[in-house]
Amino acid sequence: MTLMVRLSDCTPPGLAAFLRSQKVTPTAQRLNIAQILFTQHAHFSAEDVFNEVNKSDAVVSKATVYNTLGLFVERGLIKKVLVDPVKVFYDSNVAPHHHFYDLDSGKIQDIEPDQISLKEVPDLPDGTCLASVEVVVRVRKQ
Amino acid sequence: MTLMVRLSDCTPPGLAAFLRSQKVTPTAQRLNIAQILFTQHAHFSAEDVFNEVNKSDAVVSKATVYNTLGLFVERGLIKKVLVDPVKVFYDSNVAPHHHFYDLDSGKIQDIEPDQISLKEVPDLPDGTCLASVEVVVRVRKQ
DNA sequence: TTATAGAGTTAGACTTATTCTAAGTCTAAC
DNA sequence: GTTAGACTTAGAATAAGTCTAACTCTATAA
Ligand SMILES: [Mn+2]
Ligand SMILES: [Mn+2]
Ligand SMILES: [Zn+2]
Ligand SMILES: [Zn+2]
Repeated sequence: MTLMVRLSDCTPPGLAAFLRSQKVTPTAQRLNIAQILFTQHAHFSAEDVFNEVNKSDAVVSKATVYNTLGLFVERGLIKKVLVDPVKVFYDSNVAPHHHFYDLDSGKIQDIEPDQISLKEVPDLPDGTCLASVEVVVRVRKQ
Repeated sequence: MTLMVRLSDCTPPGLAAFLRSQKVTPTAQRLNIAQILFTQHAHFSAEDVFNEVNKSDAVVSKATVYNTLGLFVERGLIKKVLVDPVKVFYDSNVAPHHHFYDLDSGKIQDIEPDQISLKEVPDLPDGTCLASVEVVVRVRKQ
């Protein structure tokens, strides 16, 4: 799923098939949002997605942006990234990896998992199973 | 700084001296908040602190809770912990360490830094310096 | 001591990310 | 084609956190 089409182009046929394969009905709104998310690897706030999707002729409501982002997270198509205290980012790279977070600019950057070797995960609390291991490397100017 | 006094007891003399040593004027409100934060290691939301501090006779406003938590973070006396998408937690353990976050219960647990050996930090983005490296191990029931 | 400048506190208004509601629209199965 | 239920929507609601402007306290100087 790396299509690299422009928003102005017509919907790539693969995208609807992809959503269907994930048991997601490919509505016009979801296709617009999916196109933004799945044709580039980046970290988007809900507002970013809302602005991007409404830049072209398409109009998608705020509620649908949140609904769709929530659905895609549920289906494992994107991941939430919690690095900023005021908003969630959504990551279209669902492979395990880590992040730099620039405290000054608010910019997020991927760290490939082989760049930070976690020797071992500690014993999990009783009655729990692992969901994810994520490293945030916070950096500052200078 | 591990005093383990109860809120109902009178202010431990060491606490005011401690705040003064950190260039923080020890007002009544700050002492009440400090007592909650510094006499136990735990992870508190602003609301937790507000509720705790107002359980006893003391009354501290929401604004002062936020002001004081912000001041203490600035002075390095506590740390923000970002694991939950809807609120910030404050950690009175400022030594480098990591966290378990239970997605079902919302509970945070410390992981000692020697329990997760990060072999190396990757090359930082140009023009930046390291602020912190934090690992969140998310777990689920079962 | 007392006066005073400025630091700290406060109620409540405000902001803003996110969720909810309830009414309308679309999709897909029959 | 009908229809049930899935989807979308505007706008109201929620909730964490910030701001404002008036009041109170602290600490220093006289
Ligand atoms: Mn917040
Ligand atoms: Mn939020
Ligand atoms: Zn990423
Ligand atoms: Zn901790």
